[in-house]
Amino acid sequence: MTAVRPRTRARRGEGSKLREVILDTAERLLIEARDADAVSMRAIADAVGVTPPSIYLHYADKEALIRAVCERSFAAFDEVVERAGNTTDDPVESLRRRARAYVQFGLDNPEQYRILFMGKAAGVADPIDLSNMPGSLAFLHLVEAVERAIGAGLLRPGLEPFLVATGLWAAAHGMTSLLISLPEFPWPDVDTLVDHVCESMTYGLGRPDQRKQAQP
Amino acid sequence: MTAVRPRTRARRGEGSKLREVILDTAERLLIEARDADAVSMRAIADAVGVTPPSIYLHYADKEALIRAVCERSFAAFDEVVERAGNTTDDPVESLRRRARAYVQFGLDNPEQYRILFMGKAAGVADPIDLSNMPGSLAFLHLVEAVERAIGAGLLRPGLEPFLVATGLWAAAHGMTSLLISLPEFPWPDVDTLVDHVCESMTYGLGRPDQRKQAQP
DNA sequence: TGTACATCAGTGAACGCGCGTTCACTGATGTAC
DNA sequence: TGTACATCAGTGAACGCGCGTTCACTGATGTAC
Repeated sequence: MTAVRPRTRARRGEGSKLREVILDTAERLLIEARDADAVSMRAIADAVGVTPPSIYLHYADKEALIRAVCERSFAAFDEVVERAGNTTDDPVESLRRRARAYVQFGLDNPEQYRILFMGKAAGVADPIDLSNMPGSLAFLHLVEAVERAIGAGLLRPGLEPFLVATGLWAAAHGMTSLLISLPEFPWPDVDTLVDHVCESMTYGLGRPDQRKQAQP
Repeated sequence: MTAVRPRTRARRGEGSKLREVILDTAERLLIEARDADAVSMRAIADAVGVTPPSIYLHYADKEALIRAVCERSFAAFDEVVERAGNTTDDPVESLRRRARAYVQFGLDNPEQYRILFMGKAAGVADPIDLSNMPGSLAFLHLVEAVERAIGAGLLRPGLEPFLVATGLWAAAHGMTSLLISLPEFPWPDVDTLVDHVCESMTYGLGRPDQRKQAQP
C-alpha cells in the first residue's frame, strides 16, 4: 500500500494532528490485517502518507501505538454493550441484549476484538487491581447488570454476582472468539446460537423436574 | 538457542527418523513460544542439532510442519476429553467431566490450545465438510455425548444436539481461552468457575418458577 | 576380501526481503527587532 | 515593511537483524561385482 497523496505538512503548533491520523490509520490497518505483528510501522506511515520516522515524533515505539489503539477500542466496546443493555427495563432481558451486542461487536470488529481479548498479553498492569486493566470498566458494568437482576429477584437466590458475571462473559466470549477463529466451521445461525446459549444460561438445558438442590 | 550436540547422522534408510525429531522439537518450541510466527525454521533446526535445509527434506515448508504439529495435538486433545467423559455412566455428569477435562487440557497445554482453537485460520479445508477439519473428531464425539444425554431423557425435550454441542463447546472454550489470554484477571478458582458454568448451562441461572415456555 | 560406484542424509553459503529504529538533515513557518 | 533567526514538522538514507527458502555440494553408507 502506497500513500495516495503525500500529505500536506501540518502548520506550526498543529503537529499533534498527525498523532490522531496515525492512530486512526493504525486502527484501520489492524482491522484489515490479522494481528499486530502483521502491521508494520512502515505500512502505517505509508498509509498515512508520511515517512516512518514521523511516527516516532508522536509515539515512543510500536508497542505504545498499538496500546493506544487498544485503549480506544475498549472504550468503544464498553459503550456499545452498555447502550444495548439500557434498551430494556427487564434486568434479565438486559443481560441477553448485552450478550447479543457483545457477540455482534466481536463479529463486526474481529481484529479489535482479537486485540482486546485474544491477545498474547492483553493486560499488563497490576494483576490484582481490576480497575487498572484496560477493559475493567466494561466488566464492572456487567457485574452491575448482574447485581440488578439479582436485586430484582429474577435469578436464583444466593448467586455470587462476580462469579455469574464471569460465567456470562466466558459464554459470550466463547461464541465470539470461536466464530472469529474458526470461520469455516459449519456454524448455526449466529442469532440462533446466541439465543440458545442465553436461554441455556438462564433456564438450563436440564429438565426442571430433575433439578438438583445445589446451593453452594 | 544453540544445538547441544551436533546430532549423529541417521543411517541409510533411517532418514525419516529425523522427521519425528523435527516434529517433537517444533511442538516443544511452539509450546515455549507464544505463537507460530515466533518460532522460526532456523530455531527448530538449531534445537534439533541440524541445519535449516534439512527440515525441507521432510516437510515441504513451514506451514506443512506447523500443520503436522496441529494434527497431533488434536488427536491428543480428543483422547483426553473422551477418556474423561467415559469415567461415568450418567450422560449429564459425563458432559460436565468433559467440560472440566477440556478446560484443564487448555490450561495444561496453553500453546497447543492456542494453535488448535485461537489461531488465525486454524482450519483450511472445505468449509462445508465438517469431517475434513482437523478437530472434527473431537467435536463429533461431543455431539454423540449430547445425543446420549438427550436419548436418556435427561435434557429438555426438543433440543437439537448439534446446537447444544456448539453451545457447550463455546462455554468451555470461553473459559479456557480467557484464562489463557488474560492470566492477570482476578479469576475465581478454576474449578469453581467451571462447576458454576456447568451448573448454569444444565439448570440455569434463572428461578425455575419463572421459566418461560420457550420451545423453538 | 577388495574396490568402484550409486545412493542419500545432510551441509554451508547465500538469495532477497521486510522489519523497527536511528541519525543527521531540510525547509516551511512564525517571531523579534 | 523588511530581514535575521529560532522553532519544529517532517525527510531520506541507512543501521543491523532475522526471516523462509534455494542451490550446489560433500561425504558416509551400503551394494554389486
